[in-house]
Amino acid sequence: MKTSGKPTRERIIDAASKLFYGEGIRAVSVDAVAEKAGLTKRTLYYHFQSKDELIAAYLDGRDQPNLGLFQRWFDEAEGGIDQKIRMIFWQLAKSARHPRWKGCGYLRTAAELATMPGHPAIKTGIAHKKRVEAWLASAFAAEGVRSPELLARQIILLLDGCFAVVLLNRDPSYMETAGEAAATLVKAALA
Amino acid sequence: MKTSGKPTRERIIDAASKLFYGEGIRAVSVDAVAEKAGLTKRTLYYHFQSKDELIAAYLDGRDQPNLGLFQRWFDEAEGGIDQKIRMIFWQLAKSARHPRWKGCGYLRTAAELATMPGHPAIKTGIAHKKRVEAWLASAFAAEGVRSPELLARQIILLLDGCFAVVLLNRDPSYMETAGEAAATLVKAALA
DNA sequence: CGAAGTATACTGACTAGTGAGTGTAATTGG
DNA sequence: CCAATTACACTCACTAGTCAGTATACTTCG
Repeated sequence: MKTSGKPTRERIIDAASKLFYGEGIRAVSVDAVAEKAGLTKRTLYYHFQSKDELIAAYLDGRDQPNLGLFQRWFDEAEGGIDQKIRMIFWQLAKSARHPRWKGCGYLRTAAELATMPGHPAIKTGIAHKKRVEAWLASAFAAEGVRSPELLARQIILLLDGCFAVVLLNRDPSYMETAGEAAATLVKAALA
Repeated sequence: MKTSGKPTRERIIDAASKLFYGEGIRAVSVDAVAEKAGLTKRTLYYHFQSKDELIAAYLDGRDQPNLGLFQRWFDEAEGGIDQKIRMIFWQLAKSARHPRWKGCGYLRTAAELATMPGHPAIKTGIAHKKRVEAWLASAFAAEGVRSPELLARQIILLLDGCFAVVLLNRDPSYMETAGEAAATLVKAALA
């Protein structure tokens, strides 16, 4: 009962992605994912060895799109590097106002799997954040920032900070505050 | 079989606190909490109407101690206000190096209950963060910072940011980076 | 050609266990 | 007496993962 042209494995990941992000990893059963994907649980287990493997695949699939979004927001912004960074936070605030927004999938997964630091999904999350950080560092280096790696780490902290804070209090204006803070740090690093 | 002088309700909250913080809310069963508290599940349900109520009580019990810790670290630090703020992050880094450290209980709970923004435990979490923020704002106001509320929000973002980041990557040095960023922001707000 | 074999994709029914929360009768201790 | 507590059986829903098998298409070889 293949309802789309996509390969089954991808359809499973798509279904898992929507459910895991929308409701949380522990809250979603393998049965629910299978049903959403329009196939049997047994078929799901034909493509994935375990739920843990499926969780890792879900996060893996969000790596490139998420980074790409940041890069697009940055590239398309007008003004100096502080303005470009600020724009990322503005766009984030816009996303966070969407009713289906539920924070950062990587951070929420890390919170749910806090007792399993070696879990494949956690490793995927660490790798993703490292990629974002490395991209920021290279952008700062291109602008002649004195310690681009340090500044990139600081921006990552504000980025993940606003994800965490807004997930709790549901007030996306904190993202704009984070953007101000980020711009301040960028300017301080340039001075 | 009362093993300590503490009232039963408190013993339940203590047990819940250890388990919920250590393993996560969804991962811990009511049976497990009852066993840890040394009493029957039936007795637990005599004191709490539901697991949700117990979760809220757990977070409620951490509010004052957590804030108190921050205040002590701040008060006992030497130097200007930027140094005092930095000290909070240094102390946080020290805690994060403890093997039982598992991030911020409020943020992890918010992540686990992302689909229930009105949950009593979430409300407790929001109130806690607001208290910390208000305390920071009053400390900044006393130092003549121009917009103490804004700076307090920025520091909160770095605080929760390093909780989130370090929960994921288990590298407490990010807390020291956050402390540097915080000190930079404080100095910028004083200039 | 055509029969046998094989790889891939898929399925419904099932196991064995866990979850929150309840009902109830009996017990303890101030 | 009364509030707190226990023992424990029980409901009902859910959960990760498995068993044994089917359908289809492609290959192999006599």
